[in-house]
Formats: sequence, C-alpha cells, structure tokens
Amino acid sequence: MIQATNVTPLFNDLAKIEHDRNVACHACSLYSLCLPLGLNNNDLIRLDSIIERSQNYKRGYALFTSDQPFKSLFVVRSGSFKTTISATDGRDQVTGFYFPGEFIALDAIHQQNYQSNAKALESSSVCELPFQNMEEIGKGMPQLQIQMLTRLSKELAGDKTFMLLLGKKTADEKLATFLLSLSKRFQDRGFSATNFQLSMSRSDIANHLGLAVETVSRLFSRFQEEGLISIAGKALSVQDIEKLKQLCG
Amino acid sequence: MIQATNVTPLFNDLAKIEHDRNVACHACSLYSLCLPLGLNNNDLIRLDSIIERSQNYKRGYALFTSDQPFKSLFVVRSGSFKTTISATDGRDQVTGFYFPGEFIALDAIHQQNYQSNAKALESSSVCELPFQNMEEIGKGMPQLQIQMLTRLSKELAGDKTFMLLLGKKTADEKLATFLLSLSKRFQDRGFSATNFQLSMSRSDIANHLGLAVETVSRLFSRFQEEGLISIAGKALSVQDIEKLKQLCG
DNA sequence: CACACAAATTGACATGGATCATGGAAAAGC
DNA sequence: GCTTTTCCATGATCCATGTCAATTTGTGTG
Repeated sequence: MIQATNVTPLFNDLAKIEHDRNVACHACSLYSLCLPLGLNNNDLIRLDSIIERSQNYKRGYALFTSDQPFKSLFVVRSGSFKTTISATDGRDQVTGFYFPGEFIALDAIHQQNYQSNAKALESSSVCELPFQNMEEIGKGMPQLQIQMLTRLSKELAGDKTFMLLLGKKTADEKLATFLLSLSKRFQDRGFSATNFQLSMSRSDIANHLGLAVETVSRLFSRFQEEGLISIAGKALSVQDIEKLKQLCG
Repeated sequence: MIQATNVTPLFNDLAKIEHDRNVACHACSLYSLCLPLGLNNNDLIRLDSIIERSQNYKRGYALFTSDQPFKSLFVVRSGSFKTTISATDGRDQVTGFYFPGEFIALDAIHQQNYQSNAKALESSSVCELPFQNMEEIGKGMPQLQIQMLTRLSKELAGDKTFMLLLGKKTADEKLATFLLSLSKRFQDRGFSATNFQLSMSRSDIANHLGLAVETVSRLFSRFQEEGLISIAGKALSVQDIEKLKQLCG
C-alpha cells in the first residue's frame, strides 16, 4: 500500500510498492489527492461501495481501447498508465501519462465508446468507477458532482496548457517542461521531486511532446552535459531545478 | 434572432444575424445544441432565471482575461470568440474558437481565476451563467449535472484530438482538418457546410494550428490552385470536400 | 475620401528538428 | 543462459516549415 506521506523513497517505482486491494477510501493514502476529498462520511461509504478495485495490470496491458464500449472511469491506484489516440492511418499521439490519484477516461463520459487507449507502463492497479452507478449515487451527492466537474475542468486546463507546449515551445522547452511536470507530480504524492524513475520509454516521451525519439535522446544527453540533470536508463535525478524552470519559457 | 433551422444563408456572418436579448431558452433557436437539452419544463424555467443575456461584444473586446476572478461560464449566443493562453514570455496560443451554443471557460471551474483570455472575433453576444447559481440550482437537477459533465467531457475529447493534430500532422493536414471542423460546425448550426465566412484572421488560424502566418497563407493559395477550396478574403467556399477529407490523415 | 495602419500574399533563404543509418545495451522470451 | 527483440545513443544528412523582406490588399477613422 502506498503510504505516500510517510515514506520518501528516492528512486521510487510506484509499481513496486505493495498495495492492498481492500483498503477503503477513507484509509487510502491517496485520499487527499483523490475523488472522495470533501465527501462526508455517509457519502464516502456509498461511493466506496460502488468502487471495484482491480487486480494488477502488467506492463503493456491495456486498461481499455477505443473500440470498447464506455463503462467505467478509472483512478490510478498504483503504477502508471499512458493514454493514446490514433489517426486513421495508424499514427498515434500519447495524450497523457497518469499517476496514482489521477483519473483516466474522463473524455469518454456519455460517448458510446472510450475515446482513447490506456496502457499500463509498469505493474499497476486502478479503482474502477462504473459510471452508471456514479450517476445514480451522484444524484443525492452535490459534493461528488462538484468534485467531478472540478476534476474534468482541471484536466481541461492542463490540456490547454499542453497545447501551448505543442504549438509554441522548442524541443528544449518541451522536455524541460515535461520533466518539471513529472517532478511536481511525484512531489505531490510524497516522493522526491528530484530523484525518480521514468516509467515511460523515450519514445513515449518523444511522441507525447511532438518530437522524434532521437531528439529526446540527444536532449537528455545535452541536459546531462550541462549539469541540469543526471540520467541513467530510467533513473532521473534533477541537478539544477532552477535552470530547468528557466528553460520552460 | 438566429433561426438556424429555417434559413441557410450562404455566406453567413453569425454576428450580423439579429438576435433578441430576451428570448428564453425554450424559444431559442440554439436549444437543440445548447445546455438545456433534456431538461424538463420546470428545470428549464429555473435555469432560465439565472441566465444573464449580454449586450453586444464588439470585435476585439475581451469577454474575460486570465487575471480576472472566475465568476461565470458563458455560452456563445451569436458571433464567435477565440480563447488564448499566454506563456510567461509573452508567446501565446489560441486554444480554441467558439461558435453559438458552445461553452467558454469550462477550464476555469473552481479555480480562482479564469485560465485563459476570451475575445470576440466579430460582434457577438453570450449567455452568462453565474457558476454559484448553477451549483445551487444544480443540486436538485441531475439532468443539468449530466449535461455539464457531458459538455466538459466532449471538450476534453476534442482537445485530445487536437493534440494529435498539433503533435503529428503536417501543415497540409492541419489546415484541412481545421477547415473541415469549421464546416461541420456551421452545418450543425444550420448553415452551409461549404460556404462560410472565416471570422478569425489568418494569424489566429496559424497560431491555433502551430504554424506561421505565411504558411497558412501559402496553403490557402495552394489549396485554391488545386481546386480544393476557393477563398477571397474571409469568404471561403469548399469545392472538393472529399479530397479535403482525404487530406486530413 | 484619403490617410494610416493592420492583414495578407509572395519570394528568397535559413534552420530546428526529422530522418536515415549504425552500434551497443537492456529487456523479454524460451 | 542464450537468443531475439526492443530500446537507446550518436553521427550524417535532409527537408518542411520558419524567418526575413518587400508588396499588395483590406480596414477603420477623422
């Protein structure tokens, strides 16, 4: 189980940390980052009752694909995921990476099918929220409704910011921005902001940022030469976070 | 007042069409595209009572900017708007164009401030939905809550699709995709899918698509030479919609 | 109407990052 | 533990699109 607030493993691997399938929301270490925040006790218990806690998804396994009917929202419980959308000709775009406490499939609400594909980047688990049930219990829970709206709105804001990255930033700025975003998210989860494992491949990063793999690889090397970071395989250590921030534009 | 379902002006200018500030939702021609869809009569009346219908915003006027406190959501009533976000160094990104029936400011819900800037592209008007009031009346209106979630989710899906455009598409594909998106939206509003006015400048288009103005200008010229479109100033006519679709990738 | 200013077009040229190619290092499969 | 496959790093080259510059067209204003 993630006890994010107590331990700060330096080179954390979110997947390796044991977690208990049966921990209820009120006892979950992700509570403060997660959906139930702000719900009263009764509401929390009802919400809890509709949540299905998944088994492990191994690295590379699909949580859902865009040809499947939309049924549930998911919250990452441990590990991490990527989502992608595909053009008709096979090109695809990594639309996001998702860490514990973050929602997946918000873009599919009230569509027939999921709008994207979600894959585990490492051994991971999720809480599954069957949407039908959520609607049902949500009718009497304004706080839950507001939480949902807030979540959606924040993801939307993040995506707009990401448009600026894709449309206007240089390769350097893109990578710096991306690394800082990871750093921030690890920190929010009680991990080191400066030492962590990249669970995604170089090619996932490149794809997400609208770059070629080779460019990302070269940038990692250069950032290292310049003393901004030090990187060995998937282990990243941020050496000069201030310079990195300046680089974001 | 827009009577979109009855008239199909060829070169429509959404702003020039007269509209009555006092038309209630149930009598509004945008009804089927707009928020109230699916509400029962009582609920509709309550929703109606909190909506503030704006005066005209002239071309270039700001609906809000990102330094202002978030207060209301907006639905375009007539005309059109663009939204932008700014990097610290002054660069900015056009994050979207908004036409009648479409929501603006969904990315600001439960943030302190608006997250972007919204400007009128032509003489335009909006319906203003004070968010406090919406939350209030929403508590007893599950249908309204669902409508809101659906709206947010659809915008999210659109943004993810747009990421693929920004990250993976060539200049040709970007412009073709953009033109078809406009075409579709005009059609949905009862206008011609093939003949319409571009209310935004070339530079807004370029910025939105992550291109230089010159590139957009050249593409318009080339698309015209190739018989895909014919364009004179802001008046666009789609000549070969099928070829355009093939170009989207 | 004429002026001033902003927007759009078009051409010439430059370049950031893509693509291609190769070799080595992990990781996965058996 | 060996083999196969995928991933990553780095160099050489190329090209789609950006940048700069000059001109034309459109637009708003007194």
